[in-house]
Amino acid sequence: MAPDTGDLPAKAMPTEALVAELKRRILQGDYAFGQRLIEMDLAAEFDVGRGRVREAFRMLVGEGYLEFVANRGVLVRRYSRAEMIAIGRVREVLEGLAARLAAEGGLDADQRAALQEAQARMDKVESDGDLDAFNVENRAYHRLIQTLAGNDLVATFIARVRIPLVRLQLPRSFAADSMARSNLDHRTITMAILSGAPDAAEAAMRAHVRAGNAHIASLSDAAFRDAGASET
Amino acid sequence: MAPDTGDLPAKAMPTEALVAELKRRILQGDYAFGQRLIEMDLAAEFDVGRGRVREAFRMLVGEGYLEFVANRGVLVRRYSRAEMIAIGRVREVLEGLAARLAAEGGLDADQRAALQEAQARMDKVESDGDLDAFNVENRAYHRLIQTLAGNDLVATFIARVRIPLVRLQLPRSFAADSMARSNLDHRTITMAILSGAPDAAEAAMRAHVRAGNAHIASLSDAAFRDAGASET
DNA sequence: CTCGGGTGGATTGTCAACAATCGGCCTCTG
DNA sequence: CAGAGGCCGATTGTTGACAATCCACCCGAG
Repeated sequence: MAPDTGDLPAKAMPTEALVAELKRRILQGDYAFGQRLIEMDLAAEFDVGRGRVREAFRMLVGEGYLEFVANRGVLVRRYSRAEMIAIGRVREVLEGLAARLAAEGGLDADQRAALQEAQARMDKVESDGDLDAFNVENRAYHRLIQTLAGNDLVATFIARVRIPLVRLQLPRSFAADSMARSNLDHRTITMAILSGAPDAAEAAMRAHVRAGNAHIASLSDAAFRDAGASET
Repeated sequence: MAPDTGDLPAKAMPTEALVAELKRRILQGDYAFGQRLIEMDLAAEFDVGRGRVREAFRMLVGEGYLEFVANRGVLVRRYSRAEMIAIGRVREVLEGLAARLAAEGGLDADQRAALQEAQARMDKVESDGDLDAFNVENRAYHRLIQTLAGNDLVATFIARVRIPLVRLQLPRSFAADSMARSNLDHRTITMAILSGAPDAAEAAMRAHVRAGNAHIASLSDAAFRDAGASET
C-alpha cells in the first residue's frame, strides 16, 4: 500500500523525517479517520525505538494531525460535520488573505509568468475534461498563490485546514460543471491578482472557497465520521 | 529561577499539566525570547523523567510555542519583525472572521447581555484611564467574541497568533489616546454584532486589528529579536 | 596578539527494560 | 440465556542508563 514512491523507509531514519513520513501518510489517506496508530508497529517498521515514535506522535498531536487519548495512544484526527463546516469558514478567510497578499505584493515578471502558466495549465485540463489532472493543477494553483503571498504562517494554517479535505476524495465527487465553475473562479482570481486588486482578489477567493465549502457540506453523512459515532 | 509564583509544582505531575504549565510560563514571560530550555533542569524541577519533558517539548514545538534546533534542544520561539507583520495580517482576518461569525449567529438574550456588559466594563475603565484594567477587559472582550463565534478552530488559531503579542508588554506602550481610539473601535464592533451585521462586524474588527498591527510595527527594534541577530 | 586545533564538560539522542493501565474474553451465576 | 465479575494479553506510561554531539574554553604556534 504506497506503491507510488516505492522508497521503503531505510534504517536510521532522522526523527524529523519520521514526522514528515507520518504526515504524508495521513494526508495521502494511508490511515483511516480515527484509526489507532500503534507505537510498537511503527517502531518496528521504521526500525527505531518506541520513544522516537512517541515524540513524533506528540509533534503531530500539537500540529493537529493526530488526537491523543490517555492510555490508548493516538489516532488519526477525526472531523465531525460541524467541525468540517467550522474549518471551512476559517479556510475561506485564510485563502482569501493569501490571494489578497499576492495581489498586494508587486509581483515580478517571473511570478506573473508563473501565475499565468498555472492558469493556462488549468484551462488546458479543464477543456480536456480531465478531472484528476484538474485536481492536481488546482492544488498547484492554490499553493502558488500562497507562495506569492509571501506569508509563511498563512500557508501553514491553510495546510492545516486542508487536512480533512484531502480525505474526502473530492476529485471523485467533482462533477464536470463544478470544474468549469471552479476554473471560472480561478480566472477571476488570477486577473485580480495580476492587476493588483487586493480587495477583488480576496473577495473572489473567498467566494471560490465558499462554493467549495457548500459542495462539501452537501456530501452525504458517510463522507464524515462523527466523533462519537459507533462503527458497528 | 522563576520565583514569581512560588507554587512549586507538586510531584507526580500529569504530563498534560506539564505542557500547560510550560505554556503558561511562556505566555506570561517567565522565559525570554530565544531562551534555551534545558531538559534536565525542568525534569528535576517537576520531578519527572527527561523523556516526559521531551514529549512536552515536542508538543509545544508542534503548537508553535517553541522552536527546535537539532542537537541543541528547544528554545522559546523568536519572532522577527517581518514575522510579526506576517502574523499580524493573519490575526486581522481571523479576528475579523470571529466578529463575522458572532454577528451571523443569532445571539440569545444572555449572549447579548454578556457582550453589552463587556462593552460597559471597557467603557468604565476607559473613562477611569486605567490602562492595565483596559488591557484586561480588552482581552476578555476579544475572547468573548471568539466564544460567541462558536468556532473552536478560529479561537485556537487566534490564540496561536497572539503568542508573540503577549510578550510585547503592550499595555505599557498603550497611550491614553490609543485606548480611547481602541474602545471606539470596540463600540463599532459591538454595535455591528448586536445588530446582526456580519459584513460591518468583520470590517470593523479588521480595521481595529490593523490599527493594532500598525502600532506594533511602529515599535522600536528592541521590541523584537530578529532571528539571526547577534546580541553584542 | 590573533588564530587554529584539540580537549573536556554539558546537553541532547536513543534505546531497552520495567511498571501501570485498559479492553476484550471467558466464566460463573441467577 | 443475560449479565456481572474477574482474568489475561496487548499497549501505553515512565524511567534510567549509555552513546553521540556540540560548544566553550584553553593552549600553543606564528
